[in-house]
Amino acid sequence: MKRLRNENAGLDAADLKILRLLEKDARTSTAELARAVGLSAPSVAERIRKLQENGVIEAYTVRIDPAALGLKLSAWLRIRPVPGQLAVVAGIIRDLPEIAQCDRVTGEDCFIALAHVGSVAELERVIDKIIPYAMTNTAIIQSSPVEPRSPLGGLRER
Amino acid sequence: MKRLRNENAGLDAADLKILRLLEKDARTSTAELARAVGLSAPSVAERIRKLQENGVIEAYTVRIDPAALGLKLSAWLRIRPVPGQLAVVAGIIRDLPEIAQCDRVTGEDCFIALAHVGSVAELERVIDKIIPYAMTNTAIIQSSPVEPRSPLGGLRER
DNA sequence: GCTGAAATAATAAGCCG
DNA sequence: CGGCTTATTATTTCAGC
Repeated sequence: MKRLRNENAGLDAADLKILRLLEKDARTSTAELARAVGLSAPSVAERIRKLQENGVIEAYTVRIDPAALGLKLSAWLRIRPVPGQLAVVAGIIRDLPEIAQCDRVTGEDCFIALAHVGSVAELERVIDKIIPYAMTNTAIIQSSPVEPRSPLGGLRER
Repeated sequence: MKRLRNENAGLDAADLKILRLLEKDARTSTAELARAVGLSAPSVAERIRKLQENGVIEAYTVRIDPAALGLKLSAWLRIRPVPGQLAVVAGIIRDLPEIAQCDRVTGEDCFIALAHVGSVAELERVIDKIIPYAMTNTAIIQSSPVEPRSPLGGLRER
């Protein structure tokens, strides 16, 4: 396997392959990973331990389909707080359990947030919590041309 | 444990607890999950099997920190294709490995996409692929007031 | 990083309410 | 049908090299 260590943030080709396989199925056994990269199982386990230690692997998690839970309506909210209310709005967003993720961004919109709800009425309830302190723009998700996929794609081969 | 089955999409309180624990750490052993919900390990395994079967659990995956890979720049792109080019733009987005997710949405922006890149130059390269066929608006992520969290939050207690 | 042994965990079979 | 216990198989972890 080609030597690439100390490029791509200190990860070699085996590390990248392990990451890609774990992204596809986090329950892949170390034995199977070992076979895929041509190392022994304990070596793979040690590499995974280090990937966690240096923060590359943040967590092992399950992807849950909101629609299967009855949350059939998802929406992106762009949120522009009125002057002086940014921290208040951030607090409100954090306290809304329907918000599954929220980033602070540059540009005229300060926040972009994802909400999963069961109905338009619930979406209205979410927006009404925010709207006293911010201008909002809501875009309902119709489909997902790119389902959440690996950030590894951003790595340029060097 | 209170009986809630056939509410919340057929999930009872034990199922929800299992899901919440797996979201926090997908490697939690069935024995530990069993202890948490007051069932035996095989019963928990059977519930998990059914949660996968009916699509609630879509996948087991690892969360990877793009910054730890050297992808220190992330941005939300709002993309409005010029008339007639929507399918072309969707194809281009799918083929850009730097795009980690993309939703089609209602409103004047047709797509909202997340990019992870190593530099402003790489971001420019991504935008330049799209811009012949669409108007774009780029918002750099500064921080994340709400790190990706459970869609279970959207469930109303009934 | 490897091998081989010990400890853990997942899975399967058979049984009960 | 959903759950429990026991037995078997697979996987992870730990020593020593």
